[in-house]
Amino acid sequence: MPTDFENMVYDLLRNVPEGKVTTYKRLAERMGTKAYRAIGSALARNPYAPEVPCHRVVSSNGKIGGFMGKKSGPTILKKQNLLKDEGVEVKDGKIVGFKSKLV
DNA sequence: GACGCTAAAACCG
DNA sequence: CGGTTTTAGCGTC
Repeated sequence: MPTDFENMVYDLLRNVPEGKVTTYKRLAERMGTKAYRAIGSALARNPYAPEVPCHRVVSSNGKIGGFMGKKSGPTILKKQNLLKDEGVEVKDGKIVGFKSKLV
């Protein structure tokens, strides 16, 4: 159920170049709001699976966000591999060189 | 109405 | 100094 709020988040995500990552707070501040918590919820529902790289969104400390770090499902692991292929290495659920890739 | 999700600050040893 | 934990608020279903 994409809402206006979610639509904004997805649009900003598509603006993130491959090989780079962003944070929930960054997206919130960028869209003019500070609901980074709601963004986490919105990305968790990500209806635009491949078009919206929710895997490029991580927490503010470079650690993987709620989309794939704790459960480590098989689908999630695949996304991590995809990130590495783009140039974003994820080790132990953390982004390697995160601040260097932060947009 | 309830739930989930993140960020920030403060505290301790 | 570092690491960890708790609190608070936002939006969605």
